[in-house]
Amino acid sequence: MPAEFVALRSVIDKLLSPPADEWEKFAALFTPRKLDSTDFFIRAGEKSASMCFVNAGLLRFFYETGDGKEFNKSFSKENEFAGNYGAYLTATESRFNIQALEDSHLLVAKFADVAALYERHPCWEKFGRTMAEQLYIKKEHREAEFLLDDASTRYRNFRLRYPGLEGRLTQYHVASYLGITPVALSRIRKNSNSPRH
Amino acid sequence: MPAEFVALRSVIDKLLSPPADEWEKFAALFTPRKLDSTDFFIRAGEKSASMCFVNAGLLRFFYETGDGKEFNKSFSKENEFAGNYGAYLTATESRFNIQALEDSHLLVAKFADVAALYERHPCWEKFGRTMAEQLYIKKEHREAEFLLDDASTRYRNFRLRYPGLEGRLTQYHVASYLGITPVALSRIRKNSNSPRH
DNA sequence: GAAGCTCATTAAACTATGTTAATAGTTGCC
DNA sequence: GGCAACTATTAACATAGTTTAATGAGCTTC
Repeated sequence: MPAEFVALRSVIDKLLSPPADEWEKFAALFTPRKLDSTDFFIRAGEKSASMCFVNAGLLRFFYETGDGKEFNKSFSKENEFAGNYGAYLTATESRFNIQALEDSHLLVAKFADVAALYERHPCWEKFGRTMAEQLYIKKEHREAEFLLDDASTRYRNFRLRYPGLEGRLTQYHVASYLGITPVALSRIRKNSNSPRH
Repeated sequence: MPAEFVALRSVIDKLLSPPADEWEKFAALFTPRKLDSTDFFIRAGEKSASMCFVNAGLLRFFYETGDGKEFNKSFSKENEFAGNYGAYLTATESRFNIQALEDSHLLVAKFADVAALYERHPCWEKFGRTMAEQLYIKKEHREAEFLLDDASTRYRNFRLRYPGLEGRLTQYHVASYLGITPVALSRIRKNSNSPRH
């Protein structure tokens, strides 16, 4: 097995146990691609036909507003998948961008090709279901945070939930993920250094 | 077919086309239950074993904070499903409550029984996948709103997205869904009546 | 090592929303 | 009819977060 496929194989095996020839069919859908930092994987407004598995590096998903503000929706780092699954499912244009924040190594496949496997073997239907389930759980958690928590609580939870990630991001990207400005995040950091916290 | 199952059958048929005997197996998992307004379907802290299909009425999903505040996560009305799918998937306790806001007629099934059908016929695996996908799309949309939109924009979008729902809810429940206080919602309503909007 | 760059911090003025409280309309009930 | 409970509005004040701008620290580049 080519070195690029080792990590993907390991992730798939943890999720389900595809027969050997099914794994071959699956792996054949993916082709390696490199992105330099700041390169885009998907741009808002495009129909997003592709997903990817991140072998190395870091991607951010972000919305842009009409007046040029950016809001980071999420990140995908090594050993995670990335893509706009929702836009594929609804056959609509992507509302957000996916951009590399570090030089990144990807394995890219077309959503449609993966979905075609659903008919082929139940394990891929299960793969699709599990992907959707995990995405759902993540988004439900994020909904709860926005409903229940103020910005400093969201910041604390972000650090707990994604250990090490903050160190790979600038303050700008962390703030954008939390839905606040860098200025507000700086204030929060200052206050959380005070003896009471 | 008993009258209680007509709506469920119709929803299922739109999603997938189960063979007749598969539908029988599916329908057999559901039993009717009535809830009076303010009755609970699930309470936070319970392991949520059950889902339901709403034949008539209206349910709200809501988080409670330690200091007694409530935040409405979503609503399910007639012809929609309800339950804590995330808690079932992760085998954890429900973090939120599900409560009837109107006298409601449900068809109740155990998640585990439905999931057991996944192995039985691919159409149920597809059902599970489609449920997760639709939930994901909804939550992704809500994430975008919290990131991008202020409260008055969220209010406007809520009215557009769920026409008729506002009329079945008190101001308290709408505000709680938007993540603001009733006072703030009243202010927003006043301003949106001004000539400029 | 000076110029230019990005990034984080801080301050001040502003805005949106929260908190508390008073008031008035509505509904249900006895 | 009148009381109690619930609902929505409004006002006054408090707080969290935004906006703009100034400053400094750390890089890179020449």
